[in-house]
Amino acid sequence: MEMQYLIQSNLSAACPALPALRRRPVDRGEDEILLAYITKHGANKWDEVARKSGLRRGGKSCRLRWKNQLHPRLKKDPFTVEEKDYIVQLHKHYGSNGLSLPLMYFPGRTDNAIKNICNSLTKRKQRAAGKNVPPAAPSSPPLLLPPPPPPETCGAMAWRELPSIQHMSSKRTTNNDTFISPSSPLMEDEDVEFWINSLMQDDPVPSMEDLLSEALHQHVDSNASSTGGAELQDADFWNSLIQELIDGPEPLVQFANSDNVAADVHEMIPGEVVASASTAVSLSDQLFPYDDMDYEVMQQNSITNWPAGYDFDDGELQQNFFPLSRQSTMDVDHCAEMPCDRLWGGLDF
DNA sequence: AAGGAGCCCAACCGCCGTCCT
DNA sequence: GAGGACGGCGGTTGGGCTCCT
Repeated sequence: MEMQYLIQSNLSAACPALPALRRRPVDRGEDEILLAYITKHGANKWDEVARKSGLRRGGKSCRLRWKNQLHPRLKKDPFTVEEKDYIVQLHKHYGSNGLSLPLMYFPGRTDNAIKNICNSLTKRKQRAAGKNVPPAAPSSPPLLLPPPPPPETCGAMAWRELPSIQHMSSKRTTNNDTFISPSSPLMEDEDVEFWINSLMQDDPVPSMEDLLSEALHQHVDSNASSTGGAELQDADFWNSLIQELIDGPEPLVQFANSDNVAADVHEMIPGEVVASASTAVSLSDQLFPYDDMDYEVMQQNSITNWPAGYDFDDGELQQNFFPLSRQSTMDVDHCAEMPCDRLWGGLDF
């Protein structure tokens, strides 16, 4: 069987015209090999992972398998009706070119899964409307601010990053006020300066509630004249979210929008820690490398979000909890009930 | 029971941007 | 600056499942 796989794989690479041999499902053994390798060496350098793990796969294939199926923070349960509805709304706003953008609203979901939902709904719609209906163009220009997330699927990480979103959006007025995704690489020197200046002042960054209030008013003001009633419901949601954040504990870690910015700030201001979301996730993986037992325990408990933050103390990494939202607070309680003496850190992503 | 249609979703492809040497 | 490696993203494909006839 292994020889057959080897032959098929090589044939597929050499001769893409062999459709029957091109697609090969990943079996459990391959998953175990990949997990074991990543646990030991980390999830980067995917070509190296593919070569050294012994898997007869390409680097991209390994990466996709990890990202879409094996990553411990993936949410595996089916999309809810509310999530699907919200994907449709986002798709209308951003169009087909923004399929990855909704990711920030759906922590633990993959771009592939969201894309499949989009495709499925689009096809269904086309069938219902008759054949050969061209895909709908974006119904409105990109939003300056993200629309409110559905209550049960709110990705707290997205809102936690609002300060820099707000900052960048307000500066990029020449860019048609295009909304900048938190994961966007569009980070310029002035953005780094903003972060550094913010950190060096006593109370430099506006409070979360101030930012959300400002965002709410901008959002409502800019839409009130054209839409009407729906925006009032949005306002109610935002108000409740703001109140929730006001009532909740403060985070212990500052976040930047990219690893590069985080590194720059950390280098220029010794002792100050600015972690990007991906860095925090990476740190959590390093601090709490899982083994098979932990992984099974987590699967048994359906743990999908692990709200924990990290900070430096005297040059050493320390673990701290910071509930990101009411949803995450529930997860903390859930984690506490785990029949396991280790907790996973990390962030919604 | 059998076969086809519809659907879901994992896997793959090609292009492109970023980073590193 | 050039070129290769790498990874992200949008689009596509194929396998398998369910439902209906």
